Amino acid sequence: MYIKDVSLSAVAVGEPVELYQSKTTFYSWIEVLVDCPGSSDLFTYKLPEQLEIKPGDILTVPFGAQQVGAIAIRFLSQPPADLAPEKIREVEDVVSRGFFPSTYWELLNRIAAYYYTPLIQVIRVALPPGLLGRSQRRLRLKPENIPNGAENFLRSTAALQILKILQSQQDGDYSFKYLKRQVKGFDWGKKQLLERGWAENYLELPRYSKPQTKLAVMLVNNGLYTKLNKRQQEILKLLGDHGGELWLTECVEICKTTPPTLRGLEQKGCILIEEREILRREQSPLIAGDQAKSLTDAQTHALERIRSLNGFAKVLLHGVTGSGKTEVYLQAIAPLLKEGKSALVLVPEIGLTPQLTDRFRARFGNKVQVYHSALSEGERYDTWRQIFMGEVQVVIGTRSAIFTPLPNVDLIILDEEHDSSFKQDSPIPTYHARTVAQWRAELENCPLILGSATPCLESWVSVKEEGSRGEGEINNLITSYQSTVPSLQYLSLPERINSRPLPPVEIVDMRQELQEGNRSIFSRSLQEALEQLQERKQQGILFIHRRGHSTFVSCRSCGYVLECPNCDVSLAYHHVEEGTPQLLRCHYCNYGRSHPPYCPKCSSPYLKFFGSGTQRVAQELNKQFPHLRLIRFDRDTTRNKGAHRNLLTQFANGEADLLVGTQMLSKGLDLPQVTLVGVVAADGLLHLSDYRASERAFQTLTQVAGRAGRGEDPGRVIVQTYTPEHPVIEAVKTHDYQSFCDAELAQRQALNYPPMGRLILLRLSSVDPIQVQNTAQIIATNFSDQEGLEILGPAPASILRVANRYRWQILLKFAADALPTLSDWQEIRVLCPATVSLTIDVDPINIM
DNA sequence: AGCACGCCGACT
DNA sequence: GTCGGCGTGCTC
Repeated sequence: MYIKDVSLSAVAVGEPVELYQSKTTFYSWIEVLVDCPGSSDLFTYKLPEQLEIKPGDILTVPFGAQQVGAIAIRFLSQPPADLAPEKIREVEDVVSRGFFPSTYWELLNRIAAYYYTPLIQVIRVALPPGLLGRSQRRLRLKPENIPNGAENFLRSTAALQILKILQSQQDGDYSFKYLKRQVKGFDWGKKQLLERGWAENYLELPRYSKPQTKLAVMLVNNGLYTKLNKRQQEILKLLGDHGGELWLTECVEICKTTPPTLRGLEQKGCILIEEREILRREQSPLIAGDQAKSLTDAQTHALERIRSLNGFAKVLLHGVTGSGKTEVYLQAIAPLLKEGKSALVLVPEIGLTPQLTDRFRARFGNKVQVYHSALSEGERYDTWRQIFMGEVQVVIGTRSAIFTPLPNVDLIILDEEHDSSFKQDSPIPTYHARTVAQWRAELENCPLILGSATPCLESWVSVKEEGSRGEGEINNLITSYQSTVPSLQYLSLPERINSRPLPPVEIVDMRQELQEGNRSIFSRSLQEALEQLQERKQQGILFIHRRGHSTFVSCRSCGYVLECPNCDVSLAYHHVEEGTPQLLRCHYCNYGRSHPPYCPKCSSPYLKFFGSGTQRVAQELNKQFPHLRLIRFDRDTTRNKGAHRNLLTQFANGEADLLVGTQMLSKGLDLPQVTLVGVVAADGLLHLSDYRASERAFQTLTQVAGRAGRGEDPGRVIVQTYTPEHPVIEAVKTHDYQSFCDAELAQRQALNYPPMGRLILLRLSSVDPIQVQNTAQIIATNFSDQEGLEILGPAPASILRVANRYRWQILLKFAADALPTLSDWQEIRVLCPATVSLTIDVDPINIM
């Protein structure tokens, strides 16, 4: 447990009634958790006379020279003995009251404990931006004091730089923090400007996101006003014609009048002018209403099972691509809303699934709200507030939406539950939305549905545990895992809607293509399919893996992949400084070797780094198929807001024949016209230096393949690879999820990797390459006497230097059911010098 | 995070 | 000699 004191107080906040100020007990002090990194202690403040404060309230308190946000934790009837009374200051103000229902508080505490994160950091991800405001020092120009040609008076370049930056902005006003980052020697320059009186330094008090308001004009009494002149009567008439209510600005325009005239009418008591809150919400196209669709037998069965659930339960909805999971979600939610209950729907990336949000909006209208971190601060704040006030019944969002304070949650859905974007790896807390969702469902006592065509192995194991026990090898493997995992019910949608078949998957051996003289990146099969595309007026998707640095090395003649002798992973090409020899390295055990000139197996010189990006493929297509119209769909082309939607709309309107893109293509696109799916090189997915590479490859390939043949016309999938015998390829070909999982689980068991074992990754980084390495060594040594704990590393991260910081990591592996008595985690932090930062990633997914 | 207090190098 | 760098520690 990270903060003992605070976790105790969770109980206190959980039962607030007895702790409130009452006539019999009188409290004069309160302990608060201050929003300040590095201090997870509680601080004592005096309660001001006039201010009513309860545990759980969000406060502003004076802290050193600043005003910071704080959370009230518990009352004290007397001040702590070891604290000089004169040091105790008064609470400044209450920002918001009653944000934490007891279960919510408990959830945050659980996250803090499980992910070794100070509670305040958890609170920060859970609350909307600006709620925990803090004061900041700012520097403001005083133009009236600045003489002409001021530049010549300044000898210091720092002062000049600051002046320039300040002058570049109309109000000449920036925070210290910003200027410090921009200008070297900021303090010195600042001093010069202050001494000359050219600038002033002031403290800006915390700014809270405030609901935006606008003035509204309302007709109070449409009765008879004899004393009104003709003009005034006209205005009242017009106002009445518009429903008796208008925004002030609209009213002025429509009635061709002025605000003072309206104020005059207000004085007479004819109308009322008041501030009305307007909500900043994401603009979305209006969507026509939508009716429940009729269901297949499997859908009906799944829906019945889900509806029959009462209280906490975990359900895996395993539906093949195109089997209509979304419709099941929609119909599971509908009856809840009628009862005034609400539902939380988590998706991997909201930008990628405009189709899903559109369908929810079409079905449930304005009861649906979308919440994700790409919203602007204002939008996020308002949405959060709206949810908090109970004005929303369905929230669709990305992982952070699991924290939205939606009241009366009666169903939580994680769609595409296998997707790794549910895991946060920085900053802390490094939570997984699936884990948090499970806790939240437990605390809210409601069902949790995990939906996917390719469930992650963690979920699969829980299902197997629930199913037939004692039979077969896998069930034996799982026994060790049983005690820690609550059972997971299994629901299956094994067929596509309208009995459409899953598309046949054709595997093309690229080694053979090369042998037979085809040196193009497209196999003859794929070329032919691309040719046919336009003839048949059909559309296709071309998937390219493309990941910048991390690539693997393989022989183009025999398909041999260079692997680590100590670990069962492929070696990664290491990105080193220019001029140094090319290096292949294992990121698990730090084994390294030089890049060989010839294939170790067949001595062919055709060793290749793999990973041709979308751009190169697009170029190649233009050359070979000049008539084919392409849309590139990747991070580069979808950076702008709404770009996903635009590109997809263009594609849906038939403005292109082929969508060329990355992973994004695999996430929930439902494009009925697509008949062809091509995977240019599956190998890029297969040989990542990660124990999860196979699982992820299988999931991505299956998902991409699932984009084909969703409409009337049958689909076709072509997967190109240099290793057609790879088990992942076999499994994708036969759509055989089960046997793939069983094989994969056996391997995980052998190496004690999740879901059989558990992992904790310590990430260290520093600008000093030597210091990180040493610290990593020291920390690793500190763990080395632990029994039941396997330490991998320390090893450098796959990209050693990022943003000028050198990164090392230590991987801790241990049995799933027993977190070893890892010596006090605070001690580990102490081992870290101030210049080295340490992140503890619990259950890491990205360990590269 | 800010900000103060406190100890070493290049200037009047 | 001091001015001013930024390293360490505290904020109820």
